Order: sequence, then structure tokens, then C-alpha cells
Amino acid sequence: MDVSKRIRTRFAPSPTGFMHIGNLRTAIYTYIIAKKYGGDFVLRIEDTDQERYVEGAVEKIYDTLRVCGLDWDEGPDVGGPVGPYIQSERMGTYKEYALKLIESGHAYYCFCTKERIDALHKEQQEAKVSNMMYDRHCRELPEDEVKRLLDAGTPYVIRQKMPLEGSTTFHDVLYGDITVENTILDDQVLIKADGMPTYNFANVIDDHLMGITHVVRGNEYLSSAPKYNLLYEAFGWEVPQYIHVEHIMRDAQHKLSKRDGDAYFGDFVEKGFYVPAIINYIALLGWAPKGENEIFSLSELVEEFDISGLSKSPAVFDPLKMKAINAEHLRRLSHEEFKALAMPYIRQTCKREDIDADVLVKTLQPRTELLTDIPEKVDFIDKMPEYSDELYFNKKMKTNAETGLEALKMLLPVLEAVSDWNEESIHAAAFAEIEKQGVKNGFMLWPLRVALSGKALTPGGGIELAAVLGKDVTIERIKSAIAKLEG
RNA sequence: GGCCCGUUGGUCAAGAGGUUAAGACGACGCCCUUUCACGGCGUAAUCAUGGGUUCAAUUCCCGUACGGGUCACCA
Repeated sequence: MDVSKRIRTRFAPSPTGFMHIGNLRTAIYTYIIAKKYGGDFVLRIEDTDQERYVEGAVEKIYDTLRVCGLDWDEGPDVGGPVGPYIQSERMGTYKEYALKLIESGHAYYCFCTKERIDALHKEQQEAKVSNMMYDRHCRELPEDEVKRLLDAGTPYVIRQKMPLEGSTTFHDVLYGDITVENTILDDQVLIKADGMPTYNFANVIDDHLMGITHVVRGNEYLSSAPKYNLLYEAFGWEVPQYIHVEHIMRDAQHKLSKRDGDAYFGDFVEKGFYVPAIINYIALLGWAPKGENEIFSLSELVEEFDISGLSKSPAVFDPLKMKAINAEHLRRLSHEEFKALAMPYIRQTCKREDIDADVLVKTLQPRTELLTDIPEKVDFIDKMPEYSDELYFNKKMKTNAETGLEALKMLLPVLEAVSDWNEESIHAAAFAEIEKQGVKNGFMLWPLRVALSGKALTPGGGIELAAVLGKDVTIERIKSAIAKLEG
């Protein structure tokens, strides 16, 4: 990849709805490449299709990018030297350049009606034409005829005039040189009947005018890249470096799509994923770091990134791996950071204020994969669930309902005597009793955990739970557990 | 169908003309352990296929199969 001059990359989404995860990944790579080499990251909104425009979608793009920390140096809201950064505000420009192409013989007016084009398509389809394209009906229209139609106000589009012979080669940083025969290139529309440029045309114009040096985009544009090159050549402009990245798949044959319910950035946030972990995981889908570490913050990704790690084949999205990455990110957080993230989730089911939240958070942190797992984990704090005495049985600890009753009866007075209620003092008291009675830890602590939670799985063991719940609740629960067992 | 691209364990993937073909997630087993988890250790599991080139190919070349992309006045 050529990085000899100042790099400028751009992320150019169209405001058609939510942020697809594949799109976000493109944005991440685009951002990283710019930052890695001290360049500029530009945000451009491609809203040339008025029919697909979705209200609020632009704000959604801003929000997502900001939440992810992908701050742009230039864009519609922050401005910049080569604005405007919204294509619909650049209309005059495209037309002007299209006319230049007509003058230089690289484009032409086409007056074919939508009906004619549709009929043509149908005809080609029925004839099973292998490469369906426009029949170039208007390509050689005499000049005076064009003028007559124009003067009469006939609707028209402007099409690119592809060479009829030879081949075109373009270069991709990942794929190398790719050559195609010019005969397969369609005379694509540059300016639509409504005066708007097509995506392909606006892209070329804007990338050039905005001084974009590196274009990162999805693989679906690989096939149209030769047409881009022809456009650049026609204008005599330098072609940017292309980096086409493969798609993210649901499985070997399907792309991740909205139907999967996990194709959008927002879906993952809702599911309790931590944003830096989302970024980390999707950056890893289709890109491999040099070393063995794979847990990265955004800035570490910038540091670590190398274009050679990008993959040329599609990657299947693995929700399990993503969870593992998420868990690892959560574990690496400081206590305070994790607490700030976890408290809202704790409060969904645990409203009690008189708990030792720090102990709870501490026990939760290493065993939380998703933040949304938390409410269910702490629901016993407010209210003991119904539970079976079976829970007292543990083969390895050799405990059961009877030994549990015995253990709880030993523990009750000991805990009642603890004056300064905290994890250490409870621990000291409980272990003193364990030693005194000459029993195994589990003999005493397994029943305690059951009596305090009524659950098979809890964050932390009996002592931690006692600390979290507070003395009154702990004593009360042990008493009712004894009553239940004696019942 | 034409054209373009790709193919290393279940998944993400590293890798180089000669390696015991990394690592991670997952699975399984063991250890540790006041449960689960965490941690530690270990096991199973991969070069799509045929033919070249070569002393040697998973790595280079060609074909085949399979998969993906594209073929709009959508982006």
C-alpha cells in the first residue's frame, strides 16, 4: 500500500436505516488506516437516492460512529475544506463533470424511456442473454438529433461510453491487478433522469474532489471498479488505492442480514455487548493481528493494524466468540468502570439499597459475559425464589439436606455474633467455626449459599452473598432455611 | 448463464517451496476450587480436488468442484 503522501480516507454511508455490522467494520478499517498513518478520516453522506432516504438515518450514523469513537475529521456537521459533505448538496458539481465527459466523448445523452429499458431487460431475460446490458441505442445519436430532443425538453440520462474493445486493469491493494474485457462493461448511467448522479459516478467525483487517497469498501464493488478506472482515466485523474474487504457471513452461504436479528450495531448494544468489544470482534472478522493477542481497544487496533492481515475470503460471524471477547473486555475493566456499566443492569431486578454493591460487583465481574446476563443473576437478592431441598445435595462436598440443616444451625449463632458485618469478618467467623467443628469448607459454605440464594448458580459463594445481603437479611434467610428443612 | 473473487480444524485464522502446520473461540478431559465462573494443564480436530513444475508442494501453475460477488435511472 502506498502511504507516501498524506492519507485521506472516507466512510460514505447512505442514510437508508440502521448501521449494518459489515458497514461498521468498513468504517473501522477506514478510520484505522487514516489514523495509523496520521491522515484524515472523512465522513460523507451519500443520499442520492431520494426514494430510499430514511428520516433520522443520518443522525443514526453520527450516533453510532461517535459511540464507537470513530471520530471524523471532516464531515457534514463538523465541516472541512472540501465540503459540502452531503451529496445532495453537491448537485451542480456532478452535472458539470458529466457534461465534460460528453464533450470529451466519454459519455452521451440517452433518451430511452424507462419503458424501453424495461422491455429490453425482459427481452434479454427471455433470450437468456448471458451478459445483460443496455443496447447502446442512443450512443451514436447524431448531434442535431440530440440537440432537438434536448430543446424539446425530452427527459434524459447521461451514460458512460465504454470502450468497445480492449481491456481494463485496476489495482486492489489486497487482490492485486484485476483485468476485465471492456466488452462486458455496461454503458452505465452517470446522471439519472432526476438530475441526481448515480452512486458510482458521485463516488468518483467526490473521492477525487475530496482528495481521497485510499478507498476501503465492500467486496460488492469489486466488479464495478473497472468502470471507475475508466472514469478516472477519462478525467485524467489519479486513481485512489482500493481495498476491497470481504463480507461478513451468517454461515457459508448467507450474508449477515437483518433477518438474523443481529446484523445491526444497535442489536448488539441491546443484547448487552460492550461497545469496545463489539469493535474488537468485528475488526477481527476478516483481519488477523500479527501477534497472538487479540484483545484490543480502538487505539490499540490503530497501533496493531496492518493491511496484510486482511482476508480475501468471507468470514462467518461467530456469536460465541464475540461473547468471549466481550467477557474478556469486561474482565479487564477497573472495578469502578465495571460498576458503572453493571449497576443499571443490577437495578433491573435488584432494587434494594442496603446491599454491599461493591462485593456484588466484584463477584459479578469475572462471571459476566453479557451485561444483560446480570439481572437474572441477582434477582434472588430482593426476593428468595422457591427452591427444592435438592439444592443442598452436592456429591463432591458430600452435603445434602440433613447436613445442610446441621451446618446452618452451627453457622447461625456464629454469624449472629458478627458485629462488624463485612466480607472479611464473615469469612473469619465462618472459617473459625469450620475449623472448630473440623468439617470441610464445603460442608458449611455450600448450604449457606443455598440458604441465601435458593439458586444453583450464583455470583460468588456463601460468604460473598452474606456480605452482599447484609446481616439482617442473612440471619433471616438462614432462619427460614432452617425452618424449611425442619418443616 | 457471462465476468470477477475466494477455498488451512466446527468458527476466526497464522504460516512458509522442506515446520511437530501457530494461536483464539467452541468441544472434551483433568487439576484447582466455598457452586457456576475464573485460572492452570491436556486431548481431539484443518491444508476442497485432479494434474503438472520441482529433489521436495498445503505453499507456484492449470483444470475441476464448491462457495461468494456482480450483471439497476440502489447504494
